[in-house]
Amino acid sequence: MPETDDTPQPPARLRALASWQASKVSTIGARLFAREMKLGARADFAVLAALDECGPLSQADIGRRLGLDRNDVNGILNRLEQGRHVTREPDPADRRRNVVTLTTGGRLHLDELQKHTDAVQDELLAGLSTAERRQLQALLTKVLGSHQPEPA
Amino acid sequence: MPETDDTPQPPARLRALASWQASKVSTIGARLFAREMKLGARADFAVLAALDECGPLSQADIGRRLGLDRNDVNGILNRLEQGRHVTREPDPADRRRNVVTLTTGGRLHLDELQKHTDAVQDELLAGLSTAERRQLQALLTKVLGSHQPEPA
DNA sequence: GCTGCTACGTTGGTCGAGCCAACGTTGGTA
DNA sequence: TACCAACGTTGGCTCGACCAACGTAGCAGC
Repeated sequence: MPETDDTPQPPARLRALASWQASKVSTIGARLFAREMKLGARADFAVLAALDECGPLSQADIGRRLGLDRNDVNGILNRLEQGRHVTREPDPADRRRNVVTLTTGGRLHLDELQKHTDAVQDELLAGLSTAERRQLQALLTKVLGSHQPEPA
Repeated sequence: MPETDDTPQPPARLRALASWQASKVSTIGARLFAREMKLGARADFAVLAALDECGPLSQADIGRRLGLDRNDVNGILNRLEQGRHVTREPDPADRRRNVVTLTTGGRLHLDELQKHTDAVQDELLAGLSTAERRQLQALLTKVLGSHQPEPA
């Protein structure tokens, strides 16, 4: 990368910290997302992707799949429902639940978001080769696999 | 890992997203931090580490080194100064600046935080071998190296 | 039947992190 | 001198993660 040395390095103690690095990478990703698309689009994308892949789900199931809190899922769904990207109906088989279904409009929205997401992804990993990207993904997957996704 | 299959997987679209993965890893790290130590300790650790490695710095320099906003640095320093971990004096050579200096108490606090931080690190990367951990670190470093650390 | 217990959706709120706007002060420079 | 840039500070905003509590609905057990 073209670098004048006006970029002071973070201390070695932090550079050696995977949690710090992950946090920073996550922040950069969020920044790129924010520049590319609307607010809350990351969460929307996640929920829509889950519905697209698994079919209709209850709100609690969505939360479990994405590692999100029930409350937060609710808020995201309010947005998505208002945008007609999703329908929310009580489950006749279990009236505690809501069946959340992806609409055709939601499907289109998901495709649109996917484009921007891919662009962000590419920009984020610009410094890595294809092989390195896959390595990174595999390692992160392994880390995530060894932890419970859910807080509650 | 001992797993009954009651852990529904996140959709493939997200599993393939490095930004999503990094975000989740970062969240897990934050959770471990929160369980292990006090509130705001992550930020404190970062600032203290910077001062320990680079010697006295101005607030703006701290922000640049850590990729933090000036405002946020200010808040962290208020905490640290109140806890006598840091002193903040006007720079005689440039009276716009504050010279932030690590106290001996701050140094001890840093060592204390380092212990917990190492423990968190170890728990976070429990699923990875030593070689894999170094690989992951190297890849994340490479990603961070290809981006501007600063927003402003 | 009735009594618990659990799960679900919903409301409302906390906290930390990232970010922006504005102000007064100070340095450096045209 | 006048102008602009940098610094520290105050105040505010949004997001994401999290927790507490409520009412409803299902599901056991006695």
